[in-house]
Amino acid sequence: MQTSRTHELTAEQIYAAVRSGGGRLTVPLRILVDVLIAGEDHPTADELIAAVESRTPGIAPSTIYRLLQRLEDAEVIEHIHVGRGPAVYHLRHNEHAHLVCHECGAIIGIPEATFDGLVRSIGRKYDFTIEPRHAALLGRCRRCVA
Amino acid sequence: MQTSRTHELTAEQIYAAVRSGGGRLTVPLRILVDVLIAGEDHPTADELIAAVESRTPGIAPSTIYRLLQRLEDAEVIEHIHVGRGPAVYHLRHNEHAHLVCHECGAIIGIPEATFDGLVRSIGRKYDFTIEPRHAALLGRCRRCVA
DNA sequence: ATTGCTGCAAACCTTTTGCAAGAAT
DNA sequence: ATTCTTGCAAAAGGTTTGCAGCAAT
Repeated sequence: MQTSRTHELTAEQIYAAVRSGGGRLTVPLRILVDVLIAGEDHPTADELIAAVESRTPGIAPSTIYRLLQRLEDAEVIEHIHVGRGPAVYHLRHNEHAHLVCHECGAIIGIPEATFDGLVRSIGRKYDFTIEPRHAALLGRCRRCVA
Repeated sequence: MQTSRTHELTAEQIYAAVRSGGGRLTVPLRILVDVLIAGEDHPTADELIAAVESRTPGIAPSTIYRLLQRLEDAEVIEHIHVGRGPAVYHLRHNEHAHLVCHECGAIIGIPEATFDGLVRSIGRKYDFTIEPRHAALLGRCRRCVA
């Protein structure tokens, strides 16, 4: 096993997480996990489908969607909703909230702790527990504010 | 013209806003505006389509979508994205940010000022201007936290 | 008379689902 | 041997678009 900085998950650890939930270790699962680990930060399902396809043709889009759900159930990944567009996915070892620029689509990850104050005050005032990781905050990045 | 508490927009004022942008005052537009003023707080496009249809049959869904866009361009209404589901619309005279429970779908309107601190600190740290009205914060309402 | 708006139908995009065959356990 | 997963294809949900005719200006 490789050494890992921070909480980087290895493919092996992810496989273990999937199996411990009774899941099977299939070829498409392995490929998707590799793509998730190696690929960019916030891929959409479509980008993942393309990446998997380019690596090993013949895997059905529906399979990717089902795998993504499986990985989410295993608490390995998480998806967030980005305004109107498709959901984006990311590994949970990399947990954070997101700022999304609705002009250029840039996604900025920020520490969840940024919301601590807001979580508390909204919890108190509205009896509502916000989960800042679950939906992005929309706005404009510096370049697009111009 | 009627007196109006707070900043309630009258239908007439909305018509004026639409016309000042070069838009025409059509029958479907009038009906939709009435529905928006009279109806519930956070309708989806689908609910608006149903409400318009029940009032005056024969108006195409695509017309409603185009009208909503027109009203949005005229800065009369605004839509927000609510996690995976369809967008919801509301009159801008009623501006606020939203908390959405992703268990039961409840929508809670909260004053935008709630975000003042966060807007400032995120602006400073990430060079990013969040627009809290534009996307809901997802979480769980009290009943669903149980 | 001009041109914006409408209804209709079809297309679109993202995601989900039914099903029979195949693969991991 | 069991039953979880897959590929395929179709469906579903929400929204957008092309087009010819109608209506507001």
